[in-house]
Amino acid sequence: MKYWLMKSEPNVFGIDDLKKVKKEPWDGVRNYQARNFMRDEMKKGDMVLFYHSNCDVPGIVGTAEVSKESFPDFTSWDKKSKYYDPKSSEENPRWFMVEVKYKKKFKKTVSLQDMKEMKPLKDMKILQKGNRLSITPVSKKEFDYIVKVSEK
DNA sequence: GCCAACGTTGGC
DNA sequence: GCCAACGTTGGC
Repeated sequence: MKYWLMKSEPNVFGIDDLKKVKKEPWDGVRNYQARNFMRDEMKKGDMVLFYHSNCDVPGIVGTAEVSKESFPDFTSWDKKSKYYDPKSSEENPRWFMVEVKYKKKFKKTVSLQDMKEMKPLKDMKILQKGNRLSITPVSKKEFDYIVKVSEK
Protein backbone atom coordinates (compact mmCIF):
# COMPACT_ATOMS: atom_id res chain seq x y z
CA MET A 1 0.00 0.00 0.00
CA LYS A 2 1.20 3.48 -0.80
CA TYR A 3 0.62 6.84 0.80
CA TRP A 4 -0.02 10.17 -0.91
CA LEU A 5 -0.62 13.82 -0.28
CA MET A 6 -3.19 15.61 -2.39
CA LYS A 7 -3.62 19.36 -2.44
CA SER A 8 -6.91 21.08 -2.84
CA GLU A 9 -8.19 24.57 -2.37
CA PRO A 10 -10.92 24.58 0.26
CA ASN A 11 -12.86 27.31 -1.52
CA VAL A 12 -12.98 25.04 -4.58
CA PHE A 13 -13.21 21.60 -3.03
CA GLY A 14 -12.28 21.03 0.60
CA ILE A 15 -12.46 18.22 3.12
CA ASP A 16 -15.99 19.23 4.10
CA ASP A 17 -17.09 18.88 0.50
CA LEU A 18 -15.56 15.42 0.33
CA LYS A 19 -17.28 14.49 3.57
CA LYS A 20 -20.58 15.56 2.09
CA VAL A 21 -20.27 13.71 -1.22
CA LYS A 22 -18.31 10.76 0.24
CA LYS A 23 -16.54 10.03 -3.07
CA GLU A 24 -15.11 12.33 -5.66
CA PRO A 25 -13.23 11.94 -8.94
CA TRP A 26 -10.06 13.99 -8.67
CA ASP A 27 -10.52 15.96 -11.86
CA GLY A 28 -8.67 18.93 -13.22
CA VAL A 29 -5.09 17.82 -12.70
CA ARG A 30 -3.16 19.14 -15.69
CA ASN A 31 0.37 18.35 -14.72
CA TYR A 32 2.16 15.37 -16.19
CA GLN A 33 3.99 14.28 -13.07
CA ALA A 34 0.83 14.33 -11.00
CA ARG A 35 -1.05 12.59 -13.79
CA ASN A 36 1.53 9.82 -13.91
CA PHE A 37 1.13 9.22 -10.20
CA MET A 38 -2.61 8.83 -10.62
CA ARG A 39 -2.41 6.82 -13.82
CA ASP A 40 0.42 4.48 -12.91
CA GLU A 41 0.96 4.30 -9.21
CA MET A 42 -2.13 5.06 -7.17
CA LYS A 43 -3.96 1.88 -6.31
CA LYS A 44 -7.26 1.16 -4.70
CA GLY A 45 -6.86 1.21 -0.95
CA ASP A 46 -3.91 3.63 -0.95
CA MET A 47 -4.20 6.25 1.75
CA VAL A 48 -4.26 9.99 1.13
CA LEU A 49 -3.44 13.02 3.23
CA PHE A 50 -5.85 15.78 2.30
CA TYR A 51 -4.10 19.13 2.14
CA HIS A 52 -5.69 22.56 2.02
CA SER A 53 -3.78 25.15 0.01
CA ASN A 54 -4.40 28.79 -0.76
CA CYS A 55 -6.25 29.46 2.45
CA ASP A 56 -5.84 31.04 5.89
CA VAL A 57 -4.17 28.04 7.50
CA PRO A 58 -2.61 25.78 4.87
CA GLY A 59 -2.08 22.26 6.12
CA ILE A 60 -3.35 18.73 6.33
CA VAL A 61 -6.97 18.55 7.37
CA GLY A 62 -7.85 14.88 7.07
CA THR A 63 -7.46 11.59 5.27
CA ALA A 64 -9.00 9.89 2.29
CA GLU A 65 -8.59 6.64 0.44
CA VAL A 66 -8.22 5.79 -3.23
CA SER A 67 -11.54 4.16 -4.07
CA LYS A 68 -11.16 3.81 -7.83
CA GLU A 69 -7.99 3.44 -9.89
CA SER A 70 -6.97 5.42 -12.94
CA PHE A 71 -9.61 6.39 -15.46
CA PRO A 72 -9.71 9.17 -18.06
CA ASP A 73 -10.53 12.64 -16.80
CA PHE A 74 -13.68 13.33 -18.78
CA THR A 75 -13.60 17.04 -18.01
CA SER A 76 -10.61 17.24 -20.37
CA TRP A 77 -12.82 16.81 -23.45
CA ASP A 78 -15.79 18.71 -22.10
CA LYS A 79 -15.75 22.04 -23.90
CA LYS A 80 -17.82 23.61 -21.15
CA SER A 81 -15.40 22.59 -18.43
CA LYS A 82 -12.77 24.97 -17.20
CA TYR A 83 -10.40 22.01 -17.36
CA TYR A 84 -11.04 21.53 -21.09
CA ASP A 85 -7.95 20.59 -23.09
CA PRO A 86 -8.34 20.56 -26.88
CA LYS A 87 -5.51 18.05 -27.14
CA SER A 88 -7.42 15.47 -25.13
CA SER A 89 -10.32 13.44 -26.47
CA GLU A 90 -12.51 10.55 -25.43
CA GLU A 91 -10.76 8.34 -28.01
CA ASN A 92 -7.32 9.47 -26.96
CA PRO A 93 -7.42 10.85 -23.45
CA ARG A 94 -4.44 12.79 -22.24
CA TRP A 95 -5.43 13.21 -18.61
CA PHE A 96 -6.30 10.63 -16.00
CA MET A 97 -7.66 10.71 -12.48
CA VAL A 98 -8.54 8.50 -9.56
CA GLU A 99 -11.53 8.59 -7.30
CA VAL A 100 -11.03 9.27 -3.62
CA LYS A 101 -13.25 8.38 -0.71
CA TYR A 102 -13.67 10.36 2.48
CA LYS A 103 -12.10 8.78 5.52
CA LYS A 104 -11.64 11.26 8.29
CA LYS A 105 -11.50 14.93 9.09
CA PHE A 106 -8.85 15.76 11.67
CA LYS A 107 -10.03 17.37 14.88
CA LYS A 108 -7.11 19.68 14.51
CA THR A 109 -5.44 20.77 11.27
CA VAL A 110 -1.77 19.86 11.06
CA SER A 111 -0.67 23.19 9.69
CA LEU A 112 2.13 23.73 7.22
CA GLN A 113 3.75 25.98 9.78
CA ASP A 114 3.76 23.21 12.38
CA MET A 115 4.95 20.63 9.88
CA LYS A 116 8.00 22.73 9.10
CA GLU A 117 9.13 22.32 12.66
CA MET A 118 8.63 18.57 12.87
CA LYS A 119 11.89 16.72 12.36
CA PRO A 120 10.33 13.43 11.18
CA LEU A 121 8.71 15.34 8.32
CA LYS A 122 11.76 17.19 7.10
CA ASP A 123 12.01 15.15 3.89
CA MET A 124 8.41 15.63 2.83
CA LYS A 125 8.06 16.96 -0.70
CA ILE A 126 5.52 19.52 0.38
CA LEU A 127 8.11 21.13 2.64
CA GLN A 128 10.82 21.38 0.02
CA LYS A 129 11.36 24.77 -1.46
CA GLY A 130 9.57 25.47 -4.67
CA ASN A 131 7.53 22.32 -4.80
CA ARG A 132 4.20 22.96 -6.43
CA LEU A 133 3.15 19.46 -7.34
CA SER A 134 -0.45 18.84 -6.33
CA ILE A 135 0.08 15.14 -5.71
CA THR A 136 3.16 13.78 -3.96
CA PRO A 137 4.07 10.43 -2.43
CA VAL A 138 4.60 10.31 1.33
CA SER A 139 6.12 7.54 3.40
CA LYS A 140 4.16 5.40 5.82
CA LYS A 141 6.22 6.89 8.61
CA GLU A 142 5.23 10.41 7.61
CA PHE A 143 1.61 9.45 7.16
CA ASP A 144 1.38 7.77 10.56
CA TYR A 145 3.21 10.62 12.23
CA ILE A 146 0.81 13.23 10.89
CA VAL A 147 -2.23 11.20 11.88
CA LYS A 148 -0.77 10.80 15.36
CA VAL A 149 -0.08 14.52 15.68
CA SER A 150 -3.61 15.35 14.57
CA GLU A 151 -4.99 13.32 17.48
CA LYS A 152 -3.04 15.15 20.12
C1' DG B 1 -1.83 41.47 -4.10
C1' DC B 2 3.10 40.27 -4.41
C1' DC B 3 6.41 37.45 -6.21
C1' DA B 4 9.56 33.30 -6.34
C1' DA B 5 9.75 29.07 -8.38
C1' DC B 6 8.30 26.22 -11.66
C1' DG B 7 6.07 24.24 -16.02
C1' DT B 8 4.66 24.98 -20.71
C1' DT B 9 4.69 27.02 -25.19
C1' DG B 10 6.38 28.26 -29.49
C1' DG B 11 9.65 30.71 -32.54
C1' DC B 12 13.93 29.91 -34.36
C1' DG C 1 16.66 21.21 -29.08
C1' DC C 2 17.33 25.83 -27.03
C1' DC C 3 15.46 29.36 -24.41
C1' DA C 4 12.67 33.62 -23.78
C1' DA C 5 8.18 34.72 -22.72
C1' DC C 6 4.31 33.64 -20.52
C1' DG C 7 1.11 31.32 -17.23
C1' DT C 8 0.30 29.09 -12.80
C1' DT C 9 0.90 27.85 -8.05
C1' DG C 10 0.68 28.92 -3.45
C1' DG C 11 2.81 30.89 0.77
C1' DC C 12 3.10 35.14 2.75
